Amino acid sequence: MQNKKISKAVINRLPRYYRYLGDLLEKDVVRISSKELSEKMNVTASQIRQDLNNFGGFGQQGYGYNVEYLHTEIGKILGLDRKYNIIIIGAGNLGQALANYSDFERRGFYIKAIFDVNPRLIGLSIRGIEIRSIDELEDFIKHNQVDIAALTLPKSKAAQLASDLTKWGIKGLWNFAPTDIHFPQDVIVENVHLADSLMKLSYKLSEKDRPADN
Amino acid sequence: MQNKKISKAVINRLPRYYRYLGDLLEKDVVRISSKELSEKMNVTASQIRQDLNNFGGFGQQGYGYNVEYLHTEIGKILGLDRKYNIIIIGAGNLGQALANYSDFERRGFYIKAIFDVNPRLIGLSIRGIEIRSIDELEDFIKHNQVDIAALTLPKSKAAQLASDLTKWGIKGLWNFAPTDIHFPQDVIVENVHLADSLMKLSYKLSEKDRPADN
DNA sequence: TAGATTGTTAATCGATTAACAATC
DNA sequence: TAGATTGTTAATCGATTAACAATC
Repeated sequence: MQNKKISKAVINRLPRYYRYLGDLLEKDVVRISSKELSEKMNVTASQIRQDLNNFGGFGQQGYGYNVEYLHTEIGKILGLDRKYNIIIIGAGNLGQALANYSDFERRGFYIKAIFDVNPRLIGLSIRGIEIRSIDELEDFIKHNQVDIAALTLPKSKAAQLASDLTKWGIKGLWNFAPTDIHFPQDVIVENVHLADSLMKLSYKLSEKDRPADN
Repeated sequence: MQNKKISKAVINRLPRYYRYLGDLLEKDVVRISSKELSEKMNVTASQIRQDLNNFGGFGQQGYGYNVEYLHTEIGKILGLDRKYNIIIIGAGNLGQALANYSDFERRGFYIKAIFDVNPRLIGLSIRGIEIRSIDELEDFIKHNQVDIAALTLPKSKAAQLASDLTKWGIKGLWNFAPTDIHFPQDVIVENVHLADSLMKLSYKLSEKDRPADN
Protein backbone atom coordinates (compact mmCIF):
# COMPACT_ATOMS: atom_id res chain seq x y z
CA MET A 1 0.00 0.00 0.00
CA GLN A 2 2.60 2.49 1.07
CA ASN A 3 3.50 3.90 -2.29
CA LYS A 4 3.29 7.63 -2.16
CA LYS A 5 5.82 9.50 -0.12
CA ILE A 6 4.66 10.01 3.45
CA SER A 7 4.83 13.65 4.43
CA LYS A 8 6.89 14.83 7.36
CA ALA A 9 3.78 16.17 9.05
CA VAL A 10 2.22 12.72 9.07
CA ILE A 11 5.36 11.07 10.46
CA ASN A 12 5.48 13.63 13.23
CA ARG A 13 1.98 12.70 14.25
CA LEU A 14 2.46 8.94 14.26
CA PRO A 15 4.15 8.71 17.68
CA ARG A 16 1.33 10.77 19.12
CA TYR A 17 -1.28 8.38 17.74
CA TYR A 18 0.74 5.53 19.13
CA ARG A 19 0.85 7.14 22.55
CA TYR A 20 -2.87 7.81 22.68
CA LEU A 21 -3.71 4.33 21.51
CA GLY A 22 -1.38 2.93 24.15
CA ASP A 23 -3.24 4.92 26.79
CA LEU A 24 -6.59 3.64 25.52
CA LEU A 25 -5.23 0.12 25.58
CA GLU A 26 -4.28 0.52 29.22
CA LYS A 27 -7.83 1.56 29.93
CA ASP A 28 -9.06 -1.55 28.15
CA VAL A 29 -10.83 0.41 25.44
CA VAL A 30 -11.54 -2.03 22.63
CA ARG A 31 -12.70 0.14 19.79
CA ILE A 32 -12.63 3.82 18.90
CA SER A 33 -13.96 5.90 16.05
CA SER A 34 -11.97 8.61 14.35
CA LYS A 35 -14.45 11.07 15.80
CA GLU A 36 -13.90 10.01 19.40
CA LEU A 37 -10.15 9.90 18.96
CA SER A 38 -10.18 13.30 17.30
CA GLU A 39 -11.90 14.80 20.34
CA LYS A 40 -9.34 13.32 22.70
CA MET A 41 -6.42 14.43 20.59
CA ASN A 42 -7.68 17.81 19.54
CA VAL A 43 -7.41 17.18 15.83
CA THR A 44 -10.02 16.60 13.13
CA ALA A 45 -11.43 13.17 12.50
CA SER A 46 -10.73 13.76 8.85
CA GLN A 47 -7.05 14.19 9.51
CA ILE A 48 -6.88 10.97 11.47
CA ARG A 49 -8.53 9.02 8.67
CA GLN A 50 -6.32 10.66 6.05
CA ASP A 51 -3.19 9.97 8.06
CA LEU A 52 -4.01 6.33 8.65
CA ASN A 53 -4.97 5.76 5.05
CA ASN A 54 -1.47 6.61 4.00
CA PHE A 55 -0.59 3.19 5.30
CA GLY A 56 -3.72 1.22 4.52
CA GLY A 57 -7.22 0.73 5.80
CA PHE A 58 -7.08 -0.20 9.46
CA GLY A 59 -10.71 0.48 10.27
CA GLN A 60 -14.09 -0.88 9.48
CA GLN A 61 -17.10 1.09 8.31
CA GLY A 62 -19.77 1.43 10.92
CA TYR A 63 -17.43 0.17 13.62
CA GLY A 64 -14.34 2.32 13.79
CA TYR A 65 -10.90 1.06 14.70
CA ASN A 66 -9.88 -1.78 16.95
CA VAL A 67 -7.56 -0.13 19.44
CA GLU A 68 -5.19 -3.02 19.94
CA TYR A 69 -4.87 -3.78 16.25
CA LEU A 70 -4.32 -0.14 15.31
CA HIS A 71 -1.76 0.25 18.09
CA THR A 72 0.15 -2.75 16.86
CA GLU A 73 0.03 -1.64 13.25
CA ILE A 74 1.24 1.87 13.99
CA GLY A 75 3.95 0.30 16.10
CA LYS A 76 5.06 -1.68 13.06
CA ILE A 77 4.99 1.42 10.89
CA LEU A 78 7.16 3.18 13.46
CA GLY A 79 9.59 0.29 13.36
CA LEU A 80 8.88 -0.77 16.93
CA ASP A 81 8.55 -4.41 16.00
CA ARG A 82 12.26 -4.90 16.29
CA LYS A 83 15.08 -4.10 18.70
CA TYR A 84 17.56 -1.28 18.53
CA ASN A 85 20.92 -1.11 20.20
CA ILE A 86 21.90 2.34 21.37
CA ILE A 87 25.14 3.81 22.59
CA ILE A 88 25.39 7.13 24.34
CA ILE A 89 28.29 9.43 23.59
CA GLY A 90 28.86 11.75 26.50
CA ALA A 91 28.27 10.68 30.09
CA GLY A 92 27.30 14.11 31.35
CA ASN A 93 24.02 14.77 33.06
CA LEU A 94 21.89 14.32 30.02
CA GLY A 95 23.71 11.19 28.90
CA GLN A 96 23.29 9.72 32.37
CA ALA A 97 19.64 10.73 32.44
CA LEU A 98 19.04 8.89 29.18
CA ALA A 99 20.92 5.85 30.44
CA ASN A 100 18.78 5.81 33.56
CA TYR A 101 15.55 6.12 31.69
CA SER A 102 14.56 2.49 31.60
CA ASP A 103 11.29 3.10 29.77
CA PHE A 104 13.00 3.04 26.40
CA GLU A 105 13.64 -0.66 26.77
CA ARG A 106 9.93 -1.34 26.89
CA ARG A 107 9.81 -0.02 23.33
CA GLY A 108 12.77 -2.07 22.21
CA PHE A 109 15.56 0.44 22.59
CA TYR A 110 18.49 -1.05 24.48
CA ILE A 111 21.33 1.07 25.74
CA LYS A 112 24.50 -0.97 25.45
CA ALA A 113 27.28 1.40 26.46
CA ILE A 114 28.17 4.95 27.34
CA PHE A 115 31.35 6.67 26.22
CA ASP A 116 33.16 9.63 27.66
CA VAL A 117 36.56 11.29 27.72
CA ASN A 118 36.55 11.99 31.44
CA PRO A 119 38.78 9.42 33.25
CA ARG A 120 36.85 9.95 36.46
CA LEU A 121 33.71 8.59 34.84
CA ILE A 122 35.23 5.76 32.87
CA GLY A 123 34.66 2.43 34.56
CA LEU A 124 31.55 3.52 36.42
CA SER A 125 28.23 1.88 35.66
CA ILE A 126 24.71 3.20 35.28
CA ARG A 127 21.98 0.61 35.62
CA GLY A 128 24.63 -1.92 34.71
CA ILE A 129 25.66 0.00 31.63
CA GLU A 130 29.37 0.61 31.67
CA ILE A 131 30.93 3.99 30.95
CA ARG A 132 33.83 3.37 28.62
CA SER A 133 36.63 5.45 27.25
CA ILE A 134 35.91 7.17 23.98
CA ASP A 135 39.09 5.50 22.74
CA GLU A 136 37.23 2.21 22.73
CA LEU A 137 34.41 3.61 20.64
CA GLU A 138 35.54 2.51 17.20
CA ASP A 139 36.39 -0.94 18.45
CA PHE A 140 33.07 -1.30 20.23
CA ILE A 141 31.14 -0.40 17.11
CA LYS A 142 33.15 -2.85 15.04
CA HIS A 143 32.37 -5.68 17.42
CA ASN A 144 28.80 -4.87 18.33
CA GLN A 145 25.70 -4.23 16.34
CA VAL A 146 24.92 -0.59 17.13
CA ASP A 147 21.86 0.97 15.52
CA ILE A 148 21.69 4.38 17.12
CA ALA A 149 24.19 6.71 18.76
CA ALA A 150 22.83 9.36 21.11
CA LEU A 151 25.01 12.43 21.11
CA THR A 152 24.97 14.11 24.51
CA LEU A 153 28.21 15.98 24.27
CA PRO A 154 29.30 19.58 23.82
CA LYS A 155 28.52 21.33 20.58
CA SER A 156 32.22 21.74 19.86
CA LYS A 157 32.74 18.00 19.66
CA ALA A 158 29.46 16.93 18.12
CA ALA A 159 30.20 17.42 14.44
CA GLN A 160 33.52 15.57 14.47
CA LEU A 161 32.11 12.70 16.42
CA ALA A 162 29.08 12.41 14.22
CA SER A 163 31.34 12.19 11.23
CA ASP A 164 33.49 9.50 12.87
CA LEU A 165 30.44 7.52 13.88
CA THR A 166 29.03 7.45 10.39
CA LYS A 167 32.42 6.46 9.05
CA TRP A 168 32.31 3.50 11.42
CA GLY A 169 28.91 2.51 10.11
CA ILE A 170 26.36 4.09 12.45
CA LYS A 171 23.16 4.83 10.56
CA GLY A 172 21.10 6.57 13.21
CA LEU A 173 22.04 9.63 15.24
CA TRP A 174 19.98 11.04 18.06
CA ASN A 175 21.54 14.42 18.50
CA PHE A 176 21.13 16.45 21.68
CA ALA A 177 24.01 18.83 21.03
CA PRO A 178 22.84 22.36 20.25
CA THR A 179 23.96 22.23 16.66
CA ASP A 180 22.42 20.81 13.53
CA ILE A 181 23.91 17.69 12.12
CA HIS A 182 23.01 16.45 8.70
CA PHE A 183 24.47 13.99 6.34
CA PRO A 184 23.43 13.79 2.75
CA GLN A 185 24.07 10.07 2.81
CA ASP A 186 21.86 7.37 4.22
CA VAL A 187 22.42 8.46 7.80
CA ILE A 188 19.30 9.39 9.71
CA VAL A 189 19.57 12.21 12.20
CA GLU A 190 16.96 13.17 14.73
CA ASN A 191 17.71 16.40 16.52
CA VAL A 192 16.50 17.27 20.00
CA HIS A 193 17.20 20.90 20.71
CA LEU A 194 16.17 21.66 24.27
CA ALA A 195 17.26 25.27 24.03
CA ASP A 196 15.11 25.73 20.93
CA SER A 197 12.16 24.30 22.75
CA LEU A 198 12.69 26.68 25.64
CA MET A 199 12.91 29.61 23.26
CA LYS A 200 9.63 28.65 21.66
CA LEU A 201 8.12 28.71 25.12
CA SER A 202 9.53 32.14 25.83
CA TYR A 203 8.30 33.36 22.45
CA LYS A 204 4.77 32.30 23.25
CA LEU A 205 4.95 33.73 26.75
CA SER A 206 6.18 37.05 25.40
CA GLU A 207 3.69 37.09 22.56
CA LYS A 208 0.87 36.98 25.06
CA ASP A 209 1.74 40.26 26.69
CA ARG A 210 3.16 41.89 23.61
CA PRO A 211 1.05 44.92 22.76
CA ALA A 212 -0.36 44.75 19.25
CA ASP A 213 1.69 47.44 17.61
CA ASN A 214 0.45 50.16 15.31
CA MET B 1 4.46 45.75 12.14
CA GLN B 2 3.52 42.40 13.60
CA ASN B 3 -0.14 42.38 12.80
CA LYS B 4 -0.96 39.20 11.02
CA LYS B 5 -0.89 36.00 12.96
CA ILE B 6 2.52 34.34 12.85
CA SER B 7 2.26 30.75 11.74
CA LYS B 8 3.50 27.92 13.88
CA ALA B 9 5.95 26.90 11.16
CA VAL B 10 7.64 30.29 11.32
CA ILE B 11 7.86 30.24 15.12
CA ASN B 12 9.46 26.83 14.97
CA ARG B 13 12.15 28.17 12.70
CA LEU B 14 13.01 31.25 14.74
CA PRO B 15 15.21 29.50 17.32
CA ARG B 16 17.09 27.90 14.49
CA TYR B 17 17.78 31.26 12.85
CA TYR B 18 18.84 32.56 16.23
CA ARG B 19 21.24 29.69 16.67
CA TYR B 20 22.84 30.08 13.25
CA LEU B 21 23.19 33.82 13.69
CA GLY B 22 24.81 33.24 17.07
CA ASP B 23 27.30 30.91 15.43
CA LEU B 24 28.08 33.49 12.76
CA LEU B 25 28.52 36.12 15.43
CA GLU B 26 31.06 33.94 17.19
CA LYS B 27 32.96 33.70 13.94
CA ASP B 28 32.87 37.49 13.66
CA VAL B 29 30.81 37.48 10.50
CA VAL B 30 29.42 40.98 10.09
CA ARG B 31 26.91 40.66 7.29
CA ILE B 32 25.11 37.87 5.51
CA SER B 33 22.69 37.68 2.62
CA SER B 34 19.58 35.54 2.64
CA LYS B 35 21.25 33.50 -0.08
CA GLU B 36 24.37 32.70 1.93
CA LEU B 37 22.34 31.94 5.03
CA SER B 38 20.00 29.73 3.05
CA GLU B 39 22.92 27.64 1.88
CA LYS B 40 24.21 27.16 5.41
CA MET B 41 20.80 26.30 6.76
CA ASN B 42 19.52 24.20 3.92
CA VAL B 43 16.42 26.25 3.28
CA THR B 44 15.45 28.63 0.49
CA ALA B 45 16.50 32.25 0.56
CA SER B 46 12.92 33.11 -0.20
CA GLN B 47 11.73 31.44 2.94
CA ILE B 48 14.21 33.32 5.08
CA ARG B 49 13.10 36.65 3.65
CA GLN B 50 9.44 35.77 4.04
CA ASP B 51 9.94 34.61 7.60
CA LEU B 52 11.83 37.71 8.64
CA ASN B 53 9.36 40.00 6.96
CA ASN B 54 6.66 38.75 9.26
CA PHE B 55 8.33 40.88 11.87
CA GLY B 56 9.63 43.77 9.83
CA GLY B 57 12.42 44.66 7.45
CA PHE B 58 15.71 43.83 9.09
CA GLY B 59 17.84 43.90 5.97
CA GLN B 60 19.04 46.36 3.44
CA GLN B 61 18.84 46.05 -0.32
CA GLY B 62 22.16 45.39 -1.96
CA TYR B 63 23.78 44.61 1.40
CA GLY B 64 21.94 41.82 3.16
CA TYR B 65 21.53 41.56 6.90
CA ASN B 66 23.77 42.75 9.67
CA VAL B 67 24.40 39.61 11.68
CA GLU B 68 24.58 41.21 15.11
CA TYR B 69 21.52 43.35 14.57
CA LEU B 70 19.44 40.49 13.20
CA HIS B 71 20.57 38.23 16.04
CA THR B 72 19.50 40.81 18.60
CA GLU B 73 16.18 41.45 16.91
CA ILE B 74 15.29 37.78 16.64
CA GLY B 75 16.29 37.47 20.27
CA LYS B 76 13.77 40.16 21.14
CA ILE B 77 11.10 38.46 19.08
CA LEU B 78 11.80 35.23 20.96
CA GLY B 79 11.44 37.09 24.23
CA LEU B 80 15.09 36.65 25.17
CA ASP B 81 15.46 40.29 26.18
CA ARG B 82 14.17 39.53 29.64
CA LYS B 83 14.74 37.02 32.41
CA TYR B 84 12.69 33.98 33.26
CA ASN B 85 12.56 32.18 36.55
CA ILE B 86 12.16 28.45 36.26
CA ILE B 87 11.31 25.77 38.76
CA ILE B 88 11.77 22.08 38.10
CA ILE B 89 9.17 19.62 39.32
CA GLY B 90 10.75 16.21 39.71
CA ALA B 91 14.36 15.77 40.78
CA GLY B 92 14.91 12.56 38.88
CA ASN B 93 17.66 12.16 36.34
CA LEU B 94 16.15 14.46 33.79
CA GLY B 95 15.27 17.12 36.33
CA GLN B 96 18.81 16.99 37.67
CA ALA B 97 20.22 17.12 34.17
CA LEU B 98 18.25 20.27 33.43
CA ALA B 99 19.32 21.82 36.72
CA ASN B 100 22.92 21.10 35.89
CA TYR B 101 22.70 22.54 32.44
CA SER B 102 24.10 25.98 33.11
CA ASP B 103 23.82 27.14 29.53
CA PHE B 104 20.21 28.15 29.95
CA GLU B 105 21.28 31.01 32.19
CA ARG B 106 23.24 32.55 29.38
CA ARG B 107 19.91 33.01 27.61
CA GLY B 108 18.18 34.43 30.65
CA PHE B 109 16.56 31.31 32.07
CA TYR B 110 17.27 30.99 35.79
CA ILE B 111 16.46 27.83 37.68
CA LYS B 112 15.36 28.83 41.15
CA ALA B 113 14.32 25.58 42.81
CA ILE B 114 13.67 21.90 42.31
CA PHE B 115 10.83 20.01 43.94
CA ASP B 116 10.40 16.35 44.63
CA VAL B 117 8.47 13.96 46.85
CA ASN B 118 11.44 11.76 47.68
CA PRO B 119 12.69 12.55 51.23
CA ARG B 120 16.12 11.25 50.33
CA LEU B 121 16.54 13.99 47.75
CA ILE B 122 14.98 16.87 49.67
CA GLY B 123 17.58 19.16 51.13
CA LEU B 124 20.25 18.29 48.60
CA SER B 125 21.57 20.94 46.25
CA ILE B 126 22.46 20.94 42.57
CA ARG B 127 24.69 23.78 41.46
CA GLY B 128 23.46 25.62 44.51
CA ILE B 129 19.82 25.00 43.62
CA GLU B 130 18.02 23.43 46.53
CA ILE B 131 15.78 20.42 46.19
CA ARG B 132 12.63 21.13 48.20
CA SER B 133 9.65 19.14 49.25
CA ILE B 134 6.71 19.26 46.89
CA ASP B 135 4.71 20.35 49.93
CA GLU B 136 6.45 23.70 49.76
CA LEU B 137 5.55 24.19 46.11
CA GLU B 138 2.42 26.29 46.50
CA ASP B 139 4.06 28.48 49.08
CA PHE B 140 7.17 28.95 46.98
CA ILE B 141 5.13 30.05 43.98
CA LYS B 142 3.14 32.47 46.09
CA HIS B 143 6.31 34.11 47.39
CA ASN B 144 8.46 34.02 44.30
CA GLN B 145 7.98 35.19 40.77
CA VAL B 146 8.01 31.94 38.78
CA ASP B 147 7.58 32.14 35.03
CA ILE B 148 8.07 28.57 33.91
CA ALA B 149 7.70 25.16 35.53
CA ALA B 150 9.57 22.27 33.96
CA LEU B 151 7.72 19.00 34.50
CA THR B 152 10.17 16.14 34.80
CA LEU B 153 7.97 13.73 36.67
CA PRO B 154 6.13 10.52 35.92
CA LYS B 155 3.24 10.62 33.50
CA SER B 156 0.84 9.55 36.24
CA LYS B 157 1.48 12.71 38.23
CA ALA B 158 1.95 15.20 35.42
CA ALA B 159 -1.66 16.14 34.72
CA GLN B 160 -2.61 16.79 38.33
CA LEU B 161 0.49 18.82 38.98
CA ALA B 162 0.06 20.86 35.83
CA SER B 163 -3.44 21.69 36.92
CA ASP B 164 -2.27 22.70 40.41
CA LEU B 165 0.51 24.82 38.99
CA THR B 166 -1.80 26.77 36.75
CA LYS B 167 -4.19 27.25 39.65
CA TRP B 168 -1.30 28.81 41.54
CA GLY B 169 -0.60 31.16 38.69
CA ILE B 170 2.09 29.54 36.56
CA LYS B 171 1.73 30.60 32.94
CA GLY B 172 4.41 28.53 31.26
CA LEU B 173 4.85 24.77 31.36
CA TRP B 174 7.79 22.92 29.88
CA ASN B 175 6.52 19.40 29.88
CA PHE B 176 8.84 16.39 29.66
CA ALA B 177 6.33 13.82 30.88
CA PRO B 178 5.22 11.44 28.13
CA THR B 179 1.70 12.78 28.03
CA ASP B 180 0.12 15.78 26.37
CA ILE B 181 -0.87 18.66 28.55
CA HIS B 182 -3.03 21.43 27.26
CA PHE B 183 -5.01 24.16 28.83
CA PRO B 184 -7.54 26.15 26.90
CA GLN B 185 -6.73 29.15 29.07
CA ASP B 186 -3.80 31.49 28.78
CA VAL B 187 -1.30 28.87 29.91
CA ILE B 188 1.46 28.11 27.44
CA VAL B 189 2.66 24.54 27.23
CA GLU B 190 5.71 23.36 25.38
CA ASN B 191 6.00 19.60 25.19
CA VAL B 192 9.27 17.70 24.84
CA HIS B 193 8.53 14.09 24.10
CA LEU B 194 11.80 12.19 24.00
CA ALA B 195 10.10 8.90 23.30
CA ASP B 196 8.31 10.43 20.33
CA SER B 197 11.58 11.70 19.01
CA LEU B 198 13.14 8.27 19.31
CA MET B 199 10.19 6.72 17.50
CA LYS B 200 10.58 9.14 14.64
CA LEU B 201 14.16 8.03 14.40
CA SER B 202 13.18 4.37 14.35
CA TYR B 203 10.53 5.13 11.73
CA LYS B 204 13.08 6.69 9.45
CA LEU B 205 15.57 3.89 10.05
CA SER B 206 12.94 1.28 9.25
CA GLU B 207 11.63 3.15 6.26
CA LYS B 208 15.05 2.96 4.69
CA ASP B 209 15.15 -0.80 4.52
CA ARG B 210 11.44 -1.29 4.08
CA PRO B 211 10.83 -2.96 0.75
CA ALA B 212 8.59 -0.88 -1.46
CA ASP B 213 5.49 -3.04 -1.48
CA ASN B 214 3.42 -3.90 -4.50
C1' DT C 1 26.06 54.66 -11.82
C1' DA C 2 25.90 49.49 -11.90
C1' DG C 3 25.40 45.58 -9.06
C1' DA C 4 23.47 43.33 -5.38
C1' DT C 5 19.96 41.99 -2.59
C1' DT C 6 15.99 43.05 -0.12
C1' DG C 7 10.82 43.37 0.56
C1' DT C 8 6.74 41.91 -1.36
C1' DT C 9 3.40 40.25 -4.70
C1' DA C 10 1.96 36.40 -7.47
C1' DA C 11 2.21 31.46 -8.60
C1' DT C 12 2.75 26.96 -7.02
C1' DC C 13 2.67 23.42 -4.18
C1' DG C 14 1.20 20.68 -0.27
C1' DA C 15 -1.58 19.80 3.70
C1' DT C 16 -5.95 20.04 5.97
C1' DT C 17 -10.82 19.91 6.00
C1' DA C 18 -15.32 18.84 4.12
C1' DA C 19 -18.31 15.86 1.93
C1' DC C 20 -20.22 11.67 0.68
C1' DA C 21 -20.56 7.15 -1.51
C1' DA C 22 -19.22 2.60 -0.05
C1' DT C 23 -19.89 -0.78 3.25
C1' DC C 24 -19.80 -3.01 7.64
C1' DT D 1 -32.54 -3.42 7.38
C1' DA D 2 -31.07 1.13 9.42
C1' DG D 3 -27.32 3.42 11.48
C1' DA D 4 -22.70 4.31 11.91
C1' DT D 5 -18.42 5.22 10.32
C1' DT D 6 -14.81 4.35 7.23
C1' DG D 7 -12.03 5.24 2.91
C1' DT D 8 -11.45 8.48 -0.52
C1' DT D 9 -12.33 12.26 -3.66
C1' DA D 10 -12.98 17.16 -4.05
C1' DA D 11 -12.65 21.82 -2.08
C1' DT D 12 -10.29 24.86 0.80
C1' DC D 13 -6.83 26.69 3.11
C1' DG D 14 -2.08 27.80 4.22
C1' DA D 15 2.76 27.60 3.42
C1' DT D 16 6.57 27.65 0.29
C1' DT D 17 8.79 29.12 -3.76
C1' DA D 18 9.49 32.10 -7.69
C1' DA D 19 9.79 36.45 -9.64
C1' DC D 20 10.74 41.12 -9.81
C1' DA D 21 10.28 46.02 -8.80
C1' DA D 22 12.22 48.91 -5.24
C1' DT D 23 16.28 50.63 -3.38
C1' DC D 24 20.61 50.65 -1.03
